[in-house]
Amino acid sequence: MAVLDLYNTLTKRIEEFKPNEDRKVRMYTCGPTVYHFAHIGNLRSYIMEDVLEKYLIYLGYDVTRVMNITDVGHLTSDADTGEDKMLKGAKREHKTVMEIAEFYKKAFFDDCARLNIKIPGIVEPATNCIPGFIHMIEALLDKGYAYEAGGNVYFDTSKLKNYYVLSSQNEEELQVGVRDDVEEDINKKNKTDFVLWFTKSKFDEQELKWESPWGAGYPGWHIECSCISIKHLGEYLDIHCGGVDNIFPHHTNEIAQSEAYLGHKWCNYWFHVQHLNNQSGKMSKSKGGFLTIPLLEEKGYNPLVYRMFCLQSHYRKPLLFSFDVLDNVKTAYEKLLNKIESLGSGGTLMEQEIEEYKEQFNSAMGSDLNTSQALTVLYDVLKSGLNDASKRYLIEDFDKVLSLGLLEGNTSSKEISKELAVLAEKLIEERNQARKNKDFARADAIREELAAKGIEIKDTREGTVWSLAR
RNA sequence: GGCGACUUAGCCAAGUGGUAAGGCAUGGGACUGCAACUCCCUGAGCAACGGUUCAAAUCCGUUAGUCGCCUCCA
Repeated sequence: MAVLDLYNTLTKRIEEFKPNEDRKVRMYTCGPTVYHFAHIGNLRSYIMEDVLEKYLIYLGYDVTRVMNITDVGHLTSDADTGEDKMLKGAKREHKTVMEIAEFYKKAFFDDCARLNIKIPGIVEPATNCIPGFIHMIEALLDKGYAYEAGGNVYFDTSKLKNYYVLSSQNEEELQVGVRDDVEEDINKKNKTDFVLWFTKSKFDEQELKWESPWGAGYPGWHIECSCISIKHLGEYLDIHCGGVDNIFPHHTNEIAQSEAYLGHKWCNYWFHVQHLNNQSGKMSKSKGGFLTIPLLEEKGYNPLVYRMFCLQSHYRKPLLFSFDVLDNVKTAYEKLLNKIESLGSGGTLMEQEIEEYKEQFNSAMGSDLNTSQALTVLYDVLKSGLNDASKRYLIEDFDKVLSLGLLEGNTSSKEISKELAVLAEKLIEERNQARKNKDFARADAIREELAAKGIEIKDTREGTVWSLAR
């Protein structure tokens, strides 16, 4: 099995990945909060996490991956005043919070499907796990890691030896309420303490409430990930993923809760994806420039162009989004598909050479998921002296991880009705006859007629070929 | 203010001690009725300064810039 080196936020260095159990990987991903459309910045994380999972599978690991869906905790608490248009719109339509959650959950999975993101094997909405949260909070209270104050239950971060394992923050220098819309909670014993269970909050209109030993209320923002992970993946987690903005406090708090609850180290590798930025910084709903996959499609971009845009960069580098760059990638993607499409299927597999290119691919992916380098290996294969069958084989193999739909661009007659195919052949013949007779007006008219039916033609040296327009 | 990441050609980007991969764009050319496609040719000395070394984009230090986090955030 090839070696996979990964940067680990916990140790701040690149380490060889070794799971707790041989050939098995237990992986957890912080899922979306489904009260908004995901923007393409959010989706960068999910794309790179998808690449990680697929590469682990490619290496032969048996991967169990869990993702939560945050559908409770702050559904009506968006403090960014006036920015939550989607929710407001939904409210205007008299939808319930659960209906909104359903709607955006579906939208998220639609986006994933368009980006060839594999849905994790286990997807768990937080609202499915309320008894589990309550159980865990009770255990934390019993062990003395939590306390009740002002009607809420808080985690006591001062009870931990090293609360800051992940983020190396400095207690004295931490500022409370850096953002103006955050108010200091006077119930907390320590400024880093966080809520495990709310019965009282500034958001009186909270729609979803559950009975608990501390009164009717709802869970805090961090408990769900710890609890859902332990529920499905047990006490020892191999990889935990998320965006860099989750390092502190979300993941720091997850570690605090989980390890306090379990009494031992919980997760060995922390995988964090950097942000997608635009001119004004991190792409976010409150700053405008909120781009979604459906919007890109409307503008004529195949979502996989965006996937390639992400793969061309490295997951630990901030990536600046612009349409200029996306256009570059679009051209590159189309050229790539054209080249692949023009491959025949001749020859027998050249096994030795194939192994060499696979090694190059593994060497790239194994170096902290160097997807940009992996794409270069793909280009190298196309330029190589391998026969077409071998090239196809390798492209198909790499695409198990890259998932760029590299071989789907090939026109296969099964997607096209027979009649259309016959018609196309007939018109092309007619057009070529017209070209021979220098009747170019007629030839161009036929080309347009075919284009109207969604068929593109190219006059190559070997003759006219046609394909479905992409 | 603290913590963290990043800084290579017009743009994206590889590179982990021996004198800079690849992609897109640009310009030139071949092909072509035109278009598209395809093919060939075309560029930087690595943020700055200092240090270690026979040798540094690569190691160390300092500075600068960009971005993120510091209880909604991927």
